[in-house]
Amino acid sequence: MRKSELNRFLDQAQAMCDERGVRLTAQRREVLGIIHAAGQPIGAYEILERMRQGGRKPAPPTVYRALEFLLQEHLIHKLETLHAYVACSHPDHPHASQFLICSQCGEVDELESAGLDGTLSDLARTRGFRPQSHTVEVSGTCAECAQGKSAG
Amino acid sequence: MRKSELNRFLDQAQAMCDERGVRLTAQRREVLGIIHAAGQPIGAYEILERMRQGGRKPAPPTVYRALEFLLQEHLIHKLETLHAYVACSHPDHPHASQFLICSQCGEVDELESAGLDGTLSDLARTRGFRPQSHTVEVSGTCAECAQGKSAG
DNA sequence: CGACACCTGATAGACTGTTACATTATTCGG
DNA sequence: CCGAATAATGTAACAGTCTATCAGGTGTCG
Repeated sequence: MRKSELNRFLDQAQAMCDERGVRLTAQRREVLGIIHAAGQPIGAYEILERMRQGGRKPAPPTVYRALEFLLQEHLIHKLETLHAYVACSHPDHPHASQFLICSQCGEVDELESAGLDGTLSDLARTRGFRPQSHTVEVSGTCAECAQGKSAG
Repeated sequence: MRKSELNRFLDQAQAMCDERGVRLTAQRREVLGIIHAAGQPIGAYEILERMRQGGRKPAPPTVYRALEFLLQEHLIHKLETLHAYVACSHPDHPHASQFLICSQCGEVDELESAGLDGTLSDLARTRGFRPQSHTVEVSGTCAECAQGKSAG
């Protein structure tokens, strides 16, 4: 098991938190690591289970507090349609995100289309609406699963 | 209280169901009526409570089954970010929807931008992704609340 | 009537998330 | 270093959302 990629990710997160003056504690780091290692959307209670494999017995608020922090710092995203969380693909800068969610394999592709963000904002403003945040989640079939469809 | 608007809405829904050969039963009609009358997103358990004011004591599955039917027939929409339901603004034709949700007053504006739908689909396809459905919910401040902001 | 599909009732439980309060850790001023 | 203030964690209980399951009712069609 190659740990270096995960550690690089966590170290980058650590650096960003340091920069912002917030604390990526061991616990938050653990939760972030679990989410990143999952590679797919993962639910709060699944995270909880994995934390418990270390012998400790954390309760739901522990996980939810860590998630809240990580969401605030844009280190993870919440997928509303799945009630699950994914690590942010490019946490180094603020951005609006859109997600392509494969209903077959569960893979999630995080887009960062400023164009779509702009289109959506413009559309909102034509109605006099002042947008603050948005949730864009597309469900469908990813390229890989679409390929293999004829074979399966 | 002017009932005619609500009745017109329900009759239109009835007509559409007849056309499609599906049954808008009294119970489903009641749930649809409650959602429409609410005028704002309403949760499943809130619907349940209102149904109980008639003396009956329906259980959660009753509501969820009605909701499932109404969603299938596109008579209502689910707002994923609120875990709540709204009546469809234009149920007479199939359409992709986007929602502007005011975080102050709770009002929801249902958009039907084919352009945004297309942009999103195109974006997905550039990644080899075959979109099937999408969830677009924008949180912010509606025109009315933005107006009154300086006064309040 | 009998068979079948559909709708409804009702109990229980799973999964997701929150409140409230006690405890521990960390930071900061002196 | 001490103590106060702030931030983070532990713990128990609970609320909200949704589903599984089994049983009973209603309708239609032959």
